[in-house]
Amino acid sequence: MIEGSPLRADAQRNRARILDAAEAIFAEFGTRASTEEVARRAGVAIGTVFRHFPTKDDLLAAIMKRLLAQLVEEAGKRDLFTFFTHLVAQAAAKKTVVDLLAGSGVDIRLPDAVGHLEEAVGRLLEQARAAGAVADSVRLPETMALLTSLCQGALHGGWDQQLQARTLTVVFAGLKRD
Amino acid sequence: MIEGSPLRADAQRNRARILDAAEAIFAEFGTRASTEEVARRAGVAIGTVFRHFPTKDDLLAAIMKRLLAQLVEEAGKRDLFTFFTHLVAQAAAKKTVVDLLAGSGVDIRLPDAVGHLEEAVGRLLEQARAAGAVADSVRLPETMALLTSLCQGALHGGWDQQLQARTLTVVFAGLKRD
Amino acid sequence: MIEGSPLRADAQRNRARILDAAEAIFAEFGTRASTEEVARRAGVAIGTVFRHFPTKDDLLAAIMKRLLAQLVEEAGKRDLFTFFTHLVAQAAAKKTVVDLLAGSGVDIRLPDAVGHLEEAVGRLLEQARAAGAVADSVRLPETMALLTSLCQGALHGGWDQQLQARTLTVVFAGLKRD
Amino acid sequence: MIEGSPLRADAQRNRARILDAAEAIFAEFGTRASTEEVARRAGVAIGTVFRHFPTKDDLLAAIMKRLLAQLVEEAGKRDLFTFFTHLVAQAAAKKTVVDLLAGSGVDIRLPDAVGHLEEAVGRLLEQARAAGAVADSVRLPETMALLTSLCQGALHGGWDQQLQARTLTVVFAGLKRD
DNA sequence: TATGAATGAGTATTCATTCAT
DNA sequence: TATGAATGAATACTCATTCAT
Repeated sequence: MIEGSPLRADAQRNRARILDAAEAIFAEFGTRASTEEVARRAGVAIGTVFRHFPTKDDLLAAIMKRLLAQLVEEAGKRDLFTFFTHLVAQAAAKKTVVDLLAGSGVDIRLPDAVGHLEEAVGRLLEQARAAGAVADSVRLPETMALLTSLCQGALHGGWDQQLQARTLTVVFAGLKRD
Repeated sequence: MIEGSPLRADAQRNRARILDAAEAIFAEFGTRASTEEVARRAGVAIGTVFRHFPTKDDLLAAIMKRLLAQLVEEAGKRDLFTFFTHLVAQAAAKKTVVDLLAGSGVDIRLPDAVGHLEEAVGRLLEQARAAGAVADSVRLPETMALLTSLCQGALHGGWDQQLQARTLTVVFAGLKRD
Repeated sequence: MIEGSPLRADAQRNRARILDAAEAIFAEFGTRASTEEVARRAGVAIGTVFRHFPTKDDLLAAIMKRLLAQLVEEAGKRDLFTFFTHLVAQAAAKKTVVDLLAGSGVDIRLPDAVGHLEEAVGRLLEQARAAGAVADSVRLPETMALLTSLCQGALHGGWDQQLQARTLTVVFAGLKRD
Repeated sequence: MIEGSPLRADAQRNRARILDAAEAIFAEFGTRASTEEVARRAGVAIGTVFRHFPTKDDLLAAIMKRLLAQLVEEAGKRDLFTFFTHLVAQAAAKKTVVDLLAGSGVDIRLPDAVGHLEEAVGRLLEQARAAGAVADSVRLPETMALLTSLCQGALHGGWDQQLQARTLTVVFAGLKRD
């Protein structure tokens, strides 16, 4: 990872381009889009994609990992409620994460990356509880469950601004007192 | 149902067997499972599947319709909270409905069947509101949104009994007062 | 063939309806059209078609036979040149005959029916020769060859009135003196 | 041809093998023969055929183009009458062109390639007219019409040497004076 | 005899993956 | 290491033909 040889640098650049392309393609056409399409968008040959990610699932897993890391980063900048709101609003844009978290036939397990997100949300939850913004009885598992559920619902349901707000209102009320 | 000819009876039996097989196969392997597999499970030739459902999408739509009708029927027997609980508990068994309601790339439009379910939930909501079990401000759209969200979450998240209960507790609290 | 039982009459009527339907369908969509389509147009079940014509080729052969018989009848009412002109003009309408005479992958042999047409054209040729309208050296084989060639050309080339006339002018001039 | 990479050479070789195989297969069995059969004869996998020709129609169009180009080349070496004679004699060998020019349900448009052939025949016609071998009133459209008609007739009629000669005699006489 | 449901081999096409250059 | 051509299993769908009713 700290290799400085020019070839490695090229390879790293290709890896990044492929990930970018894959994220865009899968977000636009779903994970059924072909790897060839990803290669085309990335401007590399198909063989290069498979050299970096021996399997399509490996490629999908890599995207997930990156997207989850971004979420963790975003979580660090917000409180629980704005993070929730932000995620739900962005669900469509993050189609790939949501879909992959949802399973969609692809077998991907990223305990670490998911674990990191869970930890980040856990911190937000503790802060919120400490501030009295969330009932004491609320635990992390159901918070995560609600988060992923709402993201999937928002993504596939095509919720408009108003529906997002109304739905979050109910959930937030539930988190405050139950 | 008005048909009395024996041949029609055979055809109806096959149609039902194909639907049963398709429901099972798609629930187990996702909607990407092959039509051939469905035929095999149904114990009919592939041509028979396509005679009954000229397109794979037609087959998926037929499953959806049947599953949604079952939901509507179940809704008639329960109050809002037990219906919610029941659905979430059954999410995995109804994988196909949930997936199809969620989109998953398949283009299926069943406004009628979905509309019927929405109406049924609407009735449950009104009863709950009338009984003071749900806040006046809660409307049907967010109720449906929560329902589908939780089903997707439960399905893909593999929630255990306890997680289901805890998550529903939050949502029910939110519905009662927000 | 002289059976008078009502069932036979029904069967004969069905046979005729199937032939009519087949002629129409194959003329419109080519011989690749499905037998099912023919049955639909004829208003009978697919099984009935196969009872009358055990094979699709049998059905095609039967159409051919009937169409050729019509040609023979028309030949009896015309002289060589007007028969030629008439046939070429009708080529598109008689798509099926032309196509089948042309082979199109279907293996059909109708020596008798073709023979009858050949005899009819032979008679026209003799008359024309006797009237000095055609050179003595012109024989039947090349006359038939020209007839079928022009029909195929007209059919597939989509000749307009003018092109038909110009092409026939050349051929007729060749028949008169060579 | 400007490409120097060895892989490109391999691909070109395969492309040519596929075209050769397709020409042979379609000539022998008609355009209904399967693409799989073509791949088998070419000694490549089915995917390779579709990589080069994304659609069966694309493959057929490519064959046509090549065959038509050969005809144009042959036209350059002959006068109108020997070209006619040559084409008719070769009709069976060029089954695919003839069939495709004739339509046969396949939707292929090659205005350029066909146009080139028409131009070549046009030049032969002018030469023949200039030499007084063809009547002044004969125009290109009917010349082409006769050419294609006779090819189709010869192909499907299975004319022997003698019949070819006799038929051409009539047509040539018609071209000389009409 | 008519019906039309069932059969199943066959077809074009796609796509993850391999491998020669 | 990158390329992109080749592979071939898989998939949705068609259609001539059979056969139970």
